[in-house]
Amino acid sequence: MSLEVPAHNNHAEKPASRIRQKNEQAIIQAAEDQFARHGYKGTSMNTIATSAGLPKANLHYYFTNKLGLYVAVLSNILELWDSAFNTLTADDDPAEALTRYIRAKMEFSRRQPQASRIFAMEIISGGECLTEYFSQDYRAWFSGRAAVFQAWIDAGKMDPIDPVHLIFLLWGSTQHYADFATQICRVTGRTKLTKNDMEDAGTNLIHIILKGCGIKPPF
Amino acid sequence: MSLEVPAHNNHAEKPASRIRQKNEQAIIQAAEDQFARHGYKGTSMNTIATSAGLPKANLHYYFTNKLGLYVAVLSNILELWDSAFNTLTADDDPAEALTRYIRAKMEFSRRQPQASRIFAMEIISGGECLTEYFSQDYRAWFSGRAAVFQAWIDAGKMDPIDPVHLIFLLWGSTQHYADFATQICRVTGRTKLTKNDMEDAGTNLIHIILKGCGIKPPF
DNA sequence: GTCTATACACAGATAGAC
DNA sequence: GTCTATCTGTGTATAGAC
Repeated sequence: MSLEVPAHNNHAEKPASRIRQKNEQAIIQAAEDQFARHGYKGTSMNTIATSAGLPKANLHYYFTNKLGLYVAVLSNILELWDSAFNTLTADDDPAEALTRYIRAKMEFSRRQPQASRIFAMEIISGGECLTEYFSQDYRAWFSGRAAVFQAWIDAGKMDPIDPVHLIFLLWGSTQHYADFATQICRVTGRTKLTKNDMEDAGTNLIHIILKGCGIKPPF
Repeated sequence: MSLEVPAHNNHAEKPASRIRQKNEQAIIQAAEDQFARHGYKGTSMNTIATSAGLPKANLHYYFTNKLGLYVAVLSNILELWDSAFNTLTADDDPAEALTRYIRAKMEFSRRQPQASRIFAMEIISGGECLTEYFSQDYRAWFSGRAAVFQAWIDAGKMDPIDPVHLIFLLWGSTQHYADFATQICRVTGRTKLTKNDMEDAGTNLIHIILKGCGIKPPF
């Protein structure tokens, strides 16, 4: 479920020096920023280097090449994503669990919008860098997640919604607030989405989706 | 509400020759394909030219530069988008009108996924090419659309959902099936989304959103 | 480990023959 | 209107001094 990060200079004995760790992190952070703003092709190694406060050649020292750096960034992102979804179980109360999940996803959209955007652009343009991520393992994991909703349905706790489409609705509606923030701001006359805006959005989603699935809120 | 298309060789008297019209269309079509697959920066004029069956220099004859061509493509796309949303009115029956709208958006996601993807990538990367599109006019238009939902709420036809967030839910959930088709296919083991898949998805969305908004379906 | 200098490929754009 | 040849900038990547 995680991608290979080709850090070609990892001499097996040493556990990565402090200076290496610090630089790698700075580079990845800068790269995340730039990739999110300009896409893979639109970002130059030079820009990343400047933004990280390092000379360009150093990037090539830490990461074999541009693609390697990009994959490292993606990998860093994906670790964050899966965790939230894994907390749902068949034994949970649907209202409580879904509310918690939607809140978590909205919080993620608020705090890590760049991560969401890089992932979105990668998928939109074919997602070839994620081929190994969408492996057999991932399909199995996804089925397992869908099974939780099916269990709720079988237990009569919610309407017989196709779990797969419900997942896409959850993903699409929450990520929209990260990926399309620019449009949302322009259209509503805001300059940025505040914490309050995001909470309101979350509350709305929770209302519509829970009620739409025939789940009675506990409050 | 529409963008300027800088076709610098439009001598005011002539209404664009047949050959010009044909070539421009071929170029725009090829450009749409390439921009959707590789983004703005990732697409080269050369690739577009080859894909359109013309020498590279011809593109520069018809469109001042790469950005001009890109804006022409975007403009072409946006004309399609607004029309569907304009059909909703305060007098409509919410169930019928929303059902029709969701079906229309899903049909658009199915038939013009590239258009949706270009728009998405443009927005994600800041949407600077759409600055004039998101003008005062557009904000007014958007408010007008939101007012339709508010009218339904005031008439007691649906729950007091924030109309603005409802619109984002409608946009996000339907466009997700165009923009993230790659992920959906990989995760569900499909090679492409069929007409049936898209209809199922639409049916699900209609169920959840209508019920979630407290709208009684007429069927 | 770090960074300057540079090789090499390809991009966008244009000049000018046809 | 069309297309070949070419200019110029920028990008990735690396060689090699420190």
